[in-house]
Amino acid sequence: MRKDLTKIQKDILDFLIDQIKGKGIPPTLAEVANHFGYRNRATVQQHLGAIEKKGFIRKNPKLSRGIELTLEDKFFVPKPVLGEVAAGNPLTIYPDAIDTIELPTIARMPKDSFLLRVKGDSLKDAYIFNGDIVIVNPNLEPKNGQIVAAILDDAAVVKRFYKKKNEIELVSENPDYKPIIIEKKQSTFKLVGIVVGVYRSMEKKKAM
Amino acid sequence: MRKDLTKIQKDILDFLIDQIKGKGIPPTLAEVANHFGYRNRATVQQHLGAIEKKGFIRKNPKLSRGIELTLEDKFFVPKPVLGEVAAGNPLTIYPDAIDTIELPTIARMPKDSFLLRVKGDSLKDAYIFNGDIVIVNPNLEPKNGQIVAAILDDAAVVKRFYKKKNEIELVSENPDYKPIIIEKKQSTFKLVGIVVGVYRSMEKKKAM
DNA sequence: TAAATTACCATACAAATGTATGGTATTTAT
DNA sequence: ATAAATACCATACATTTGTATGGTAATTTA
Repeated sequence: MRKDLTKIQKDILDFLIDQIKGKGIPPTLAEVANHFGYRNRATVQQHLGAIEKKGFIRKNPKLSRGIELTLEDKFFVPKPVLGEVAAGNPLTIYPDAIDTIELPTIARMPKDSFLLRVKGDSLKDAYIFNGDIVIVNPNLEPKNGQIVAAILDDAAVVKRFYKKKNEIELVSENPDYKPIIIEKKQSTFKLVGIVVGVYRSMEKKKAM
Repeated sequence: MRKDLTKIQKDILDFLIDQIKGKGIPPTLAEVANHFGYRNRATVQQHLGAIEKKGFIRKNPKLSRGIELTLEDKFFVPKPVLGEVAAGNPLTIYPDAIDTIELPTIARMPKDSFLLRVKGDSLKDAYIFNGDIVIVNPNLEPKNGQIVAAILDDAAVVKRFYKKKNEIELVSENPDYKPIIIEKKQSTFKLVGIVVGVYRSMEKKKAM
């Protein structure tokens, strides 16, 4: 029952998704018109009508910004995974997104937060496993015992953080891995952020 | 610099958060007024002004539904946890939310999906542990091998789902627990939904 | 070839929306 | 005791917003 969208309709739908998922609130007709350079809202109005008729959105009549997405099979929102992070030994972090993972639409992602896929098993005693996605918030100050993501010699690690008098200790939960000790102000060390959550999709993706 | 909110201001802010995080779009002044029984928008207008002055929200002037949250430390959104679910043996499911968990603002939660807290360790080989929050989507058809939430005799379980010729088998990953076998059309069995994700907060909450 | 769809334009209008201003009564702070 | 903040009310107004209607031209479908 869901017919194909034209190129322009697809562009408009993409803009809607981008605004709704990214900015948080659906745009008004005027905002869409403005974005695409239309000189009046009626054009947008008609495109939205077409997109709605094809089943991709639902409009709440009379309601401002009342556009809803009906993409039930699009429950999951692609988010870029910025790199892979070693729970065991450091791994290279990639300059661009290495992958996108589909995250469940739970709420909105904290601004500036990002995702890293964990490789290795050094955090398995903290129930973080190979392939899990960690959500990293770069805007929080780490407290002792928290799990942090950090860059060490151009590689990234996920470990438990302990600040001592003259050094910082990064500890694996797994006793197979020795703690990494960083003397303060060591240039190769950069704290990336605090791991605020772990997410694991049940969908079996390609093996890692 | 962030002063305390009054009771009413707090209520209004809670409503804003609820709408923005839950429903997806910020309310208009009229909608807030309507929700609290105010007879005009000016009252809301003044409350929002006060809340903004105290630093909890930011208003985009002239923009409809232009309320933004500035709660940078409120990255996490309270979501009701509908019950506890046994990965091992069935546990009582609660009629109302037993708790709220703060979920990271990753995206929006799928409509009609809900959260259950897992108790027990029967799924530990699937890397789901005691205390984890599972995201359950009730709108999907289960496929063999998927992890589902189901109600059995007024209790809820989370298990792997296998449909056979004349029965349904609910299997624990943990060999300590025997598979539960349900004959088709058995009245005490009701499939609740499919576990589409697992979330675990890093924040140490009260022990369970 | 005729009909439908697509992709724009313009104008019009009622309702919704944010905002401003002024008023009253109560509570809280100085 | 006086001033400030709080918590409502009412009215007014310019914009914004969604919607309706009608028109033109190009493209696609029947």
